[in-house]
Amino acid sequence: MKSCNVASQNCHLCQSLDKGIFEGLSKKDLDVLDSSKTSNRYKRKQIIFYEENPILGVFFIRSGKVKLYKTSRDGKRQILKIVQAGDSLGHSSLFSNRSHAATAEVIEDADICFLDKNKFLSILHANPSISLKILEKLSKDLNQAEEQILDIAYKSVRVRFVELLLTLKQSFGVYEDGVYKLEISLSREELAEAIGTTEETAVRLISEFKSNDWIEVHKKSISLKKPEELLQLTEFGY
Amino acid sequence: MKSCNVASQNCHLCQSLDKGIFEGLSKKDLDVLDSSKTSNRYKRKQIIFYEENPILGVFFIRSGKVKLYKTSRDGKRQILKIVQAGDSLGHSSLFSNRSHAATAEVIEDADICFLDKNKFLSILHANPSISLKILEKLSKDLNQAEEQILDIAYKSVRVRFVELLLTLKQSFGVYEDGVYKLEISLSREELAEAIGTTEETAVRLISEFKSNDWIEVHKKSISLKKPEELLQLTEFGY
DNA sequence: CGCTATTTTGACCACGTTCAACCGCTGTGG
DNA sequence: CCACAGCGGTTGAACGTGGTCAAAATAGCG
Repeated sequence: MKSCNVASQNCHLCQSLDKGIFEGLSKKDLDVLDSSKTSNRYKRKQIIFYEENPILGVFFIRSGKVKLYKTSRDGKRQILKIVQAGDSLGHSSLFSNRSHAATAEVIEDADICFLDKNKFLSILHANPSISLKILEKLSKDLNQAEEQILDIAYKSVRVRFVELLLTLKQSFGVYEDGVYKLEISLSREELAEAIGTTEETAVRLISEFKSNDWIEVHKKSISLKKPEELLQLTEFGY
Repeated sequence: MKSCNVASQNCHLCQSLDKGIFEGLSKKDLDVLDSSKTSNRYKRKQIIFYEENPILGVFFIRSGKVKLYKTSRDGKRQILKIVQAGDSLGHSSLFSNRSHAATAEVIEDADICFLDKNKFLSILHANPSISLKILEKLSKDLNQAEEQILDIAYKSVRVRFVELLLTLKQSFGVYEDGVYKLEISLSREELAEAIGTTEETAVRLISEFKSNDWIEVHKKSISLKKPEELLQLTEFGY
């Protein structure tokens, strides 16, 4: 597993590094980093790490999409986050405990770099500014998680689904032929797991939204036709 | 508002500082810190800060108990955390900046220190090790929040209530006369808000648990009689 | 002691889960 | 080439948890 198998000489220019938590790192440190990490290709449904697995280091997404989820005792899954190019995985649990707090599974074929825990920590010690970057990231993640708690606790599944669609629009939405196409392909089950409900309810909501002309569905792809009206829904109970 | 109105000469020995994120700080830095902060007494139901308020600095609980909650559009509250002596408030939102993510309200009269944002940040810059402490703390908080998402999404209210009781036992439980008395007094409404349900359901659960002889209630205080059996419940669906 | 806030109980009902059957598509082996 | 299995998606019917609303009981407080 050679580090950065393709175009290794300018790998530190890959999005994972200059955009994410390593933004602003010196050329020298980027080189150290570059020579320390390994790169790998993952296919859909591959598991990068399981919940409870020991944390060996940090992962950086170069391309593709990955979902992070937790599994309950009776096998139900809750998707916590969907990450893509530029995001990192494992940096959060690295500071608190020994094991991963969630499972990371590839939803769209991905190139992912890995950086060993110790190398990461030594780079971090040499560059205190990175800590602040991570603090900022963790802090945002925490805010988002707390928001999600409130959502699941008190909002109807319908509203949660609308909010999911709008969030997906933000990250993956492309305006095209008068509609916002969500450039991400999730199964009904995955959609359900993202809002904490069952596949059946997700299906029913989709057909409801189709007949309301909020959205249109082609194959696996969902497009939003009237995001403004969807946004309205979240304002009231519905 | 003189800094550390009581026994100011050894205030840096107060739990908030030597136990929390400032553990291991040098005598000199503790002195700087000590002279920078102000102390205040808050009574039950007083608000320390509201959600959306700008973040002016960090708070350290010296005594008493404080709840952190978010409020939904229709006025329902979700308690995210209950903090006590040694804990700090506001350190999390400080890095993603802008405003507080939750409201902090006193549930038991409290002494609370305040440290200005800029003073805090300058101490932090001078002591990179603090960042790591905070990273660890944030990381744990995030894990906990994510756990809570899973709980609310897929566990019954009954199980969530049991888990709340067991969590409270961990933080506030005192073994006394064969029962574990929870040394914290929460209203039925607050209990409900902690598990994301309504007051009525909380009341019903309490009377159910009383008649099952799991718990006993005197005035505002709840005692657990058979924590082991309660723990059992969480293992299965129930 | 009266008034307000909190707690408790009851009846009702809706949302969302569960379980079951069915459809349509894709890939596979006979 | 078709048959069939398997998977993802869809729909229907029934049920139950937990929320809502209303009203009564109790506790707390000036």
